Amino acid sequence: MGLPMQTADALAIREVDRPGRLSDQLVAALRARIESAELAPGARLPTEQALGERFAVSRAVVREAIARLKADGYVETRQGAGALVAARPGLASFRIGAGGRLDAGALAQIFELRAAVETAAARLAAERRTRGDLAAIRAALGRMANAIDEGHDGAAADDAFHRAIATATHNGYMQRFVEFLGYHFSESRRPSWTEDGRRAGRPQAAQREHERLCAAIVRGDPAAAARAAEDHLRGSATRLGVGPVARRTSKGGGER
Amino acid sequence: MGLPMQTADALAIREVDRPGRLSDQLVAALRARIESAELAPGARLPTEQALGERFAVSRAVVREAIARLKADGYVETRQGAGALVAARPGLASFRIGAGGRLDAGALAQIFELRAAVETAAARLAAERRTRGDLAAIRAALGRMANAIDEGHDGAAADDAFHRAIATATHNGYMQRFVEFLGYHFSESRRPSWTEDGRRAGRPQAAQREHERLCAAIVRGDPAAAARAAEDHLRGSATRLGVGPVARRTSKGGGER
DNA sequence: ACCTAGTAGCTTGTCTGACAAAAATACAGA
DNA sequence: TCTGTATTTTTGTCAGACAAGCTACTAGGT
Repeated sequence: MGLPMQTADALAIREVDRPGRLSDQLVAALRARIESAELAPGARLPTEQALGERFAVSRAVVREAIARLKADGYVETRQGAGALVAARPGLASFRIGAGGRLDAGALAQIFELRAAVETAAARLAAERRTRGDLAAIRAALGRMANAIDEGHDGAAADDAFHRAIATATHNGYMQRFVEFLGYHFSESRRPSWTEDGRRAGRPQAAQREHERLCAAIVRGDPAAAARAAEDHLRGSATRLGVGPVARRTSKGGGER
Repeated sequence: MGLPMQTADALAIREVDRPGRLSDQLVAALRARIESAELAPGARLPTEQALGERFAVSRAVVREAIARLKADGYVETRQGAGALVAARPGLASFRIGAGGRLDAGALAQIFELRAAVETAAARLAAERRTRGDLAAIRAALGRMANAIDEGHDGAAADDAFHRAIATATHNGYMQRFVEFLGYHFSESRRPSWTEDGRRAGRPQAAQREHERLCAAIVRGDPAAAARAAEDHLRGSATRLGVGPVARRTSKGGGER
């Protein structure tokens, strides 16, 4: 009753009514209240029974919603004590595009993040690649060349190429993060391999960048690999039309 | 019965018995089976009832476990159809240190990832910082100087400094990722501010690097900011004893 | 023989009620 | 005022039931 959700009373039924699973909607409602600091860090959530009454759902639904908030680090629960908003809500996991589609601005931002990580990954790959790593990278490159020649979809090989480079860093976290970002881009990467994309020569342009990147890694040149990766990411962004990304300020053309 | 978990029968009760919440253990057990490809992508999980019987828990526990696996993108469920292992399990969210503590090797790897992102963040911050951003960065720097002078804990200010730089990129995803990584490092950062750490001059050394980074951002020099960030991250790693990180191969001293 | 429509069974989603375990609170006694 | 013990509150778990939606099989029509 005296808990910090007074405004929800009239809206509770409306808020949880139409689409999808009830627990999803409850998760969204509670997360919104936490992110807006209406439920501040350290505050106690209403009891499960109270939440169930307020949102007109059963305790099972409430528990499922809270379980997910717990998994994402928004709340912590202690048997007997209740559920508390975490000190730093939402920092237990990193996600992108929570549910909805990504607009162009978000895509450009994620591309910047991707550029940062993949550039570093290329550098590390050039330093640490083993013979097996090189074989995997070359195999993916070959599959893409094949796809271009025969005119079928090379998106999977494209993915594999970037993953193989990430694997060559021998850094499990970097590898997983590159995979993670690549996964969320897999849809955005489709247009390059459509009929339109081929006519525009997008796969061929990407392939030239891939070959340059591969060559730098093969000969163990970290700086060149990093430059090639950066150029490739910038080229990809341009081809996808997500705007200029991480444009370095001009350096008077002096760098190497 | 005929489902792909034959080996679990004898272990079920043992596997879920001692510590913590039952659903946590069930999550771990199922995730292990998915990650080991014992439950391959596209495969159907046993029904909730079957899982409950096998692991000797109620359906409520099974549902909570599956809800979390769903949230992390390991499985997908459809009412009436069952639960299927996702095509690319675990790629819906990025997490580090799943439950347990991080050993030195993992810490070094995460440091490499952090270096990659924060270096890029510093570069972008130098390009895009507003007056407000600079004020926030300087304020955090001042709080750290204060902490050093008066001998109390400056870990929070240290965090705030890195967060302020991330904010100055005006890239929400990069900001959130820097926060995410910083959060998981907050414990590892403690030793710098202990009595031992102060005697070893660690906060002072870090502060010199901070000042250099701040200066580069203030005067809008992206290349210098990136170098300063890289040096700082390398310095931090050395001070924390997590080993050499992202050591660039020598370039004959030629780069700029 | 092949295709279509309906039906029956199975599985997840939700609801209800109950008890156990742990924590917070109130209270009595020193 | 402090301490130790009941009482109450709250989460964790269990059990049974029904609704909603999917799958697969069957029966009927062509």
